[in-house]
Amino acid sequence: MTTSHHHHAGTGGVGCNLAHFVQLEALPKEMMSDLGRICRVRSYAAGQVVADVGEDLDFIGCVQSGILRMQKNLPDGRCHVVGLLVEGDMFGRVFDGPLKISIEAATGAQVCAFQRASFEALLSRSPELDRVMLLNVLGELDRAREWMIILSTPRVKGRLAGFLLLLCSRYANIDHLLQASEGKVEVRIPIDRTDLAHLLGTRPESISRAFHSLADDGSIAIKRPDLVAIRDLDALAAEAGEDAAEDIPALKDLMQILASRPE
Amino acid sequence: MTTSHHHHAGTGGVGCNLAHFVQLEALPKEMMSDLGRICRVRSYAAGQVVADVGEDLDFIGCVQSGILRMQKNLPDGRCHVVGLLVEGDMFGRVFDGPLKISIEAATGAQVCAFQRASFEALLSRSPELDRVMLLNVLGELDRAREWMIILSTPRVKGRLAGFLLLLCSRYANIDHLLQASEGKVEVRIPIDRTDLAHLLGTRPESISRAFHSLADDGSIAIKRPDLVAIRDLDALAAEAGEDAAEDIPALKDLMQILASRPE
DNA sequence: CGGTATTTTGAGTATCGTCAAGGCCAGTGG
DNA sequence: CCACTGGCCTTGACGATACTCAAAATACCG
Repeated sequence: MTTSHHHHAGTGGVGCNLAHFVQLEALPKEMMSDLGRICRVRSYAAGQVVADVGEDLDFIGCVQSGILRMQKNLPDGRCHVVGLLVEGDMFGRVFDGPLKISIEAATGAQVCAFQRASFEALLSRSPELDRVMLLNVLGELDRAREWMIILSTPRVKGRLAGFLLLLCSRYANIDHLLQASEGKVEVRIPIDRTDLAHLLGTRPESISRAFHSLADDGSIAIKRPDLVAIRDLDALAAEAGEDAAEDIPALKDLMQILASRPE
Repeated sequence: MTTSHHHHAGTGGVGCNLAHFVQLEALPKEMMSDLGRICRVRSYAAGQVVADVGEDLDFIGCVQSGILRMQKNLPDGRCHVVGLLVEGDMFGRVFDGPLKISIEAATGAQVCAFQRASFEALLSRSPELDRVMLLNVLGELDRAREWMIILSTPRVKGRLAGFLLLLCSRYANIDHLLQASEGKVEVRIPIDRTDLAHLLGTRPESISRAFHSLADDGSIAIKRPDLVAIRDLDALAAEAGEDAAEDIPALKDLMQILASRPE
């Protein structure tokens, strides 16, 4: 349980290596080691419940690897996915009350768990950490709004295109979600059709049809149900009704790759 | 337009009366007067642009009265509404970069503007204020997720029902949006059909049809295009696919009112 | 009262939700 | 090793819903 096996210059994490969390980079060294002292790694299998609605989570989580999905459970058993958590994302109410959404592991996942009480104490002492948290939530808010934009596209095909674009931009180079080499960009869909349908406000059948419709257009190619190759980023952007393609840096990079060797 | 006509015991606001911002109540007195010192009231007419996308807003805003709408501007001139700001809501990036959404006055509105630099300085000195900001953003995040839930309802009628429910619950007793007296609950729709269509991911025509469909069901009655009377809250909740009705306090109150004199 | 913008209605077409059946893959047990 | 089973994805058909275009009605403003 020590950091001895890490190749990086260890920044003092006890349970886990905090060094690669970009958001925490700005923090002073001693804060990092304080954080390392109160954290433990938790592993979850795909489908496992990380935190249930109403639960008073006793830790603040920070995703290290894998994908977690946030969802709102409806009383009739169904649930709406309202977002995904990937490497570097944090969750858990900091000062507020119990959770309003539940969190499940979408894939096998490891999270860095900070004891809640200790973390809040640290938070009270450190304006820097407080600011990091604020910026983190602010970012989460922006992402939620992006989801709203995607969801407000009238046609399912457009929403799916927007979703794929979001995967390409925000979740690029995260946890094997996106593999880009010259002339080929492949995206792994981290959730099944049913969840994706709930997320995009439609039914699994329509998701399936939308996927194949995009494939027929030549915008994508379906390698496996959960793995698609991006063929025409501009077409996707047009479908999604976004100007997106040109002013998102991550997407420009991908377009470079796609252009470099058109297969 | 001064604060002189307020009956409350003034808490020392210079430009505006901060006393009725519940979120700020927990702050110590001297912080309140510090805040009062760096704030000025700004008034906006309906339709006026408060802040544009990419702009580096030089103040942090806190809505005093009226409704502001947050929207993402598309290059082709259209725009997607991604949320509403009402009394007590704050906006403006605190430490982060330029705005990613633009903000317009949906109705005539007054906002309390804190000079950005001064506010951030205050933030750095006061953990309490910092926490208030954090909680505020956290609340905003929850609301954004509620929007997502509403947006992910497949049928337009259901989305509209969810929207009305949201107006009833969250925006109750705010700025004349909701007038409830015995046996009658009326809601003012703060945005026009076009914006509402963008918000709910559909077209104005469908919004209109959905309104009248709800009216035919007896769930609502359309007094004016922008004023509807709630007739059957349960029916609305059922339409929206939410368990909502029973576990939202504000809605229970409304149901009491509706039950008290069924007209 | 006239002019403009917004809302509503209508008709036709495309899309989507629904139900039902078939196919694909992985894990299980013979 | 192979058949079986169950879950997920896909496909098809049909009815319901929603989008599009166009025009009429209404509300709003001076």
